[in-house]
Amino acid sequence: MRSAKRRSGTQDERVYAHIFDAILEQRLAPATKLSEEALGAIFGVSRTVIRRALSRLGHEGVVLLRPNRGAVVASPTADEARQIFHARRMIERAITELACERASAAQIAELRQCVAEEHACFARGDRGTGIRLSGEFHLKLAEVAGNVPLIGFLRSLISQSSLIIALYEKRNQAHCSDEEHLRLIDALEARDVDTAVGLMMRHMDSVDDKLDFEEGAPSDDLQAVFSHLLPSARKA
Amino acid sequence: MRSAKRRSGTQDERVYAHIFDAILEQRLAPATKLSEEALGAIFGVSRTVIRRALSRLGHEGVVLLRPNRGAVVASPTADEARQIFHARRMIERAITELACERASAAQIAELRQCVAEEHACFARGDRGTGIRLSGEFHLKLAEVAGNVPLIGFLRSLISQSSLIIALYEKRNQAHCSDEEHLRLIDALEARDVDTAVGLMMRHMDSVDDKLDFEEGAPSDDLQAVFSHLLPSARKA
DNA sequence: GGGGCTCACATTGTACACAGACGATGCGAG
DNA sequence: CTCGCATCGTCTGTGTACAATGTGAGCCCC
Repeated sequence: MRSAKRRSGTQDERVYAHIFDAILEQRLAPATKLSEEALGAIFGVSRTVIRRALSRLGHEGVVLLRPNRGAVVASPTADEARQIFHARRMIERAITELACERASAAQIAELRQCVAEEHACFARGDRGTGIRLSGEFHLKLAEVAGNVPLIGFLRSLISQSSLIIALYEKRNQAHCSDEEHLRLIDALEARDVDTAVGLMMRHMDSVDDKLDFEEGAPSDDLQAVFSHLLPSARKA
Repeated sequence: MRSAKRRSGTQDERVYAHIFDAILEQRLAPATKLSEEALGAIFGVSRTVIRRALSRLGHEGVVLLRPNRGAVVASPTADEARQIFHARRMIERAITELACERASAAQIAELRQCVAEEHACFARGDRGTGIRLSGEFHLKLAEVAGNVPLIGFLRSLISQSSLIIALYEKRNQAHCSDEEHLRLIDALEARDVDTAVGLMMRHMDSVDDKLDFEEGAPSDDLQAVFSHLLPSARKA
């Protein structure tokens, strides 16, 4: 009824993915209010669809659903942030171990490709997309590990990590230095589990070190954040 | 308007908890179809509420949502089961470490109380409730650990574990022997991290050992192959 | 002049009605 | 007798209307 339904996913998926990406790319700041009606108007769908997307994001922890008071982008406290990073450390370790055992040549090539794109984004100053790709590298590593529950957990943790970085980042320094990603891939290729896990742990440390648990400055202009998709449905 | 069940949580929570518990107590067998209308009639709520509960259960992995074809209780394959148990092992390890550091005397008493109830249930033959309480022990341990994301992950994994046990259990043997739980608490009280983690890993082993994933041999006896999903909607 | 209360508005929560899809059953052809 | 096809029925997907709740502004009282 609305414009052509993409077979690659229902409108549910489309709405969810757009909001999810917006948070990952830090175009949606923590504490931004997510009005159902406003989002429905932006995406051209009814509140029913929006509500499902928000519900899912709520379960993943990136959106806070306050009963009768609407949804906002989550803004983790310093303590919650520590919990999230600790959990992520545990998951990443498990994933690195598994990925080291199972990585195929094709998958390693794919990972390298991913890091290359990430590097390119940061190089040309596209910070938002770079952050998202950095997260996707970790997610791709999880897929190599092949453990479905762990993939889901990591997905949730990565998106929350993005929020934390948005809130507590010290300066505009590089995030996941691609260098660390590359060395991790090398260890994977060599099937050196100990080195790989060690690198991943150091990688987590370096992310930690770039954070400073102070306050951030949120900005909430829903219209501007999604302005890029108003004319067309999607952009590469 | 409806019954006065307000303060103990919205009806959403009530419906979700009932279905969740039914799965944990194995009163709902894997592959059981969950009709929205039927559930709505049972709980006296509209399909909207049922749908939310099913959606949440779907995200947690205990219910399979098939587009346009309704929801069924998930029935993990042997491979999925292995992934779930591996993931659970990783999470339980992390939780045990944390709990060992943080457990207070009051919390340890609470854990002992939980094990006592569990033991009582198995003793009087209330297998379903016993299984649920066994899961709640692990969940309570996670709360002691105090890491919110990990609690959520474990919740999902425990409920799926219950399904796996229902599907692949070798015999009617005891599940989480309370003995193992008790010894774990002792190690916690002594703040002996290494012993506690070791006990938890052995505990996971013993659960594994009670399962039999080998039955995928091609059999011409259709009746036997699918016997576990035939008339067993409820059986207590 | 400040604090508390009340009323009105806006936004979310719930239910229902319509539309579409999938599965089942019955008929007909080979 | 079996297989394929068409039609029917049931269930899910979606949108919309209504109800309830939280919020904020304005007013009254202190």
